[in-house]
Amino acid sequence: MKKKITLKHIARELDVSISTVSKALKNSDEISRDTKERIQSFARLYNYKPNNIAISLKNKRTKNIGVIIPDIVHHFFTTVFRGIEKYANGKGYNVIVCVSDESFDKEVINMEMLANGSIDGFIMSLSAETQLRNDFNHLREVTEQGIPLVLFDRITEEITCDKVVINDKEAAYMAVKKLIGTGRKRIALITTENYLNVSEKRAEGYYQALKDHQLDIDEELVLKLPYQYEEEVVSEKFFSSRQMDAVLCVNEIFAIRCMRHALKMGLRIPEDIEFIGFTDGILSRFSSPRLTSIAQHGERMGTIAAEMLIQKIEFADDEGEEEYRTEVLEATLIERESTINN
Amino acid sequence: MKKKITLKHIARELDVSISTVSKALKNSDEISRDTKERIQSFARLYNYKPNNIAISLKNKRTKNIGVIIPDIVHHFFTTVFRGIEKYANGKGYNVIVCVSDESFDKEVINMEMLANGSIDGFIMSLSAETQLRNDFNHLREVTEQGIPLVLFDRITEEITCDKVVINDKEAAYMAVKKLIGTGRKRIALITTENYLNVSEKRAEGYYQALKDHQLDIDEELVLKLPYQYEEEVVSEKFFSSRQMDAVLCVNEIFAIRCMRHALKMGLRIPEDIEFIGFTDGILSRFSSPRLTSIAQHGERMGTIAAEMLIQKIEFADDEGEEEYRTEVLEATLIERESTINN
DNA sequence: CAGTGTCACGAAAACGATTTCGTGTTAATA
DNA sequence: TATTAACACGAAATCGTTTTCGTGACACTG
Repeated sequence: MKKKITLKHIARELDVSISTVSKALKNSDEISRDTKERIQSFARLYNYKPNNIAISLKNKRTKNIGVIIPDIVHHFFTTVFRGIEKYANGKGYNVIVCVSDESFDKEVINMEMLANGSIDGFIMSLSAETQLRNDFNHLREVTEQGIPLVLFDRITEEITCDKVVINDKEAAYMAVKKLIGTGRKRIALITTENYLNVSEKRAEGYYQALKDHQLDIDEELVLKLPYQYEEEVVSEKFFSSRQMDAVLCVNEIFAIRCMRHALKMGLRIPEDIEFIGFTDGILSRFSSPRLTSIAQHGERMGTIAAEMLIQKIEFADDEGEEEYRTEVLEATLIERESTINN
Repeated sequence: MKKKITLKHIARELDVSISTVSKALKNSDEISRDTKERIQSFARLYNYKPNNIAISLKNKRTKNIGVIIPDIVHHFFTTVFRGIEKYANGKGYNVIVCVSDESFDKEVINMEMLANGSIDGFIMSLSAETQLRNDFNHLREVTEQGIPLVLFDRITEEITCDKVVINDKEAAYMAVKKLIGTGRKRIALITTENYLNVSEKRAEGYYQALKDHQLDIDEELVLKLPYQYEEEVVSEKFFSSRQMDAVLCVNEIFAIRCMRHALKMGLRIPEDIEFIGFTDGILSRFSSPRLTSIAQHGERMGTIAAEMLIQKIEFADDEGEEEYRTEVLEATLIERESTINN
């Protein structure tokens, strides 16, 4: 077992001081050519690599960033994560991921664990429970300590920090408008409970679009399902007991499930009924019919979040009044077989 | 901005030594009741939390584990990751994820970055390129340094370490056997190129099952697609130019795509043709028809990998001959609508 | 009163690196 | 010859902990 070698070992072995070794390895011109070569070749021979932890302690910089997301087995978060990881890695940062599992407590615990020196900054999306409780003290504590924080997708107005979102309201508006454009009059909305701010925004867009186009708002056409609702009975019942000619869903799973109900009832998609879902994930691409959906550009979002964070980490203007941005990405509608396109 | 407080601050403030503070906070009975209370309440007031990095340096233990996977936007890896994260978190470990992106170089770079003190052990699944090149020196270096390593799914025989896999060969065998059981005689295999050891094992199971049941092996019925092949032309052509009555695919995407081809050709699933895919992901559950698939129990796999790793980390019997296990999980067949079940 | 023991705390080393400041040696200059 | 400057290196502090080993003060014992 070849244990890692340290500066001290090299120093002892070559009979010089630790400082000399350190300087020699950094090619300092304080050290003579001879000595540098001796030390460098010795170091190369024994494959010396500086210990990250020691460097972190010295520099008070870990080159780690903490990512806290509600769920990793969720295509959207996964793509965001990929964006973060790629960008961060390119900049020499490692990424520590913690999954809050939609739980407030886990979110808090994870943040505290990481905030004690393990990371240089956070990127996170709030857990459902946190949004429900409206308690953001853990975020506040972190920012007050001067640890940079970037929120994405599931954000809150209560905390001032950098944020990245998509234009959820406008995207929903645009989707509904498209449906109206093909003559649809009874458009349903299938969403989650309201405490998720993204769902709320999307609902706003939905209502706004109906209003702007003089369509009646029928609350009977709005179904709220618990987040990650597994059973199909409720949606099936909702579906078969209402008259509708189009459906907007806040995620693709709801949409796929409803399309199945529609097909079962003998409806033709998109002739009799059209579908649009949020989150352009794999399901949308591989369902039959393929689902028209609203791309949230997760990877892009992750890249931007990481960019903003690293910017803050590396150029913290200490006392200069911090400036925080909220970057709004434009969602795009990907037209597939579940709608009538032109 | 409230900066983090350290032992030194507390010591100065309360006019005691750093050692006293440290001991008091650990409730050492070397320190008088009075002093302990003074120190503890002061620490609580200022929300003192020990600095992880300093502790890591001291203990030579980071409580971080490194996970290197080829791709995070891939349902199987994501579920494994979740298993790892959950278990590790429960044991007080954080998880640093690096994505190799199927690239040998990235895998090496990431390992080296993490191996210099950032983590206590690795869990990884080899990149396609690494398997293709058959170069495992980076793994060897790490294990030689005494850093515990657990490989899962995409493993290699070249390295002795703990491993977790599923019984790929047997699972494929079982799937083919099931298809034969419903009278199928021309069973196709859609797989990736051979260097992925899992694909190879699955192919072995396929051939074995055919042989054991006296069915002809027709190489025309075996299609090898590049990993993550995006285009559909090849599979469509393969599909329409061969006579087959069942298909086994090494992943669900291939399966879903082929089911679409079949439906397009007017075939009925499962009456005219049956489908089974590996990887029981979301696609299998939500496709129409729902895909019968082989569950790889990713989360379980992750849990076990993490368990094995942490075991090794915490109970390294220094000089005692290390023992390495290979845990084989049993894949299970999830019967859905794409096959005829009884 | 000398010797012993307990109590409560501090000094210092250690983890592995970086960096500032000295300092002894040599050569160049006045 | 005395002064200075450049050179090449080392000592020590520092980052924030933990832990071992002293040690001064006091009480108790014979």
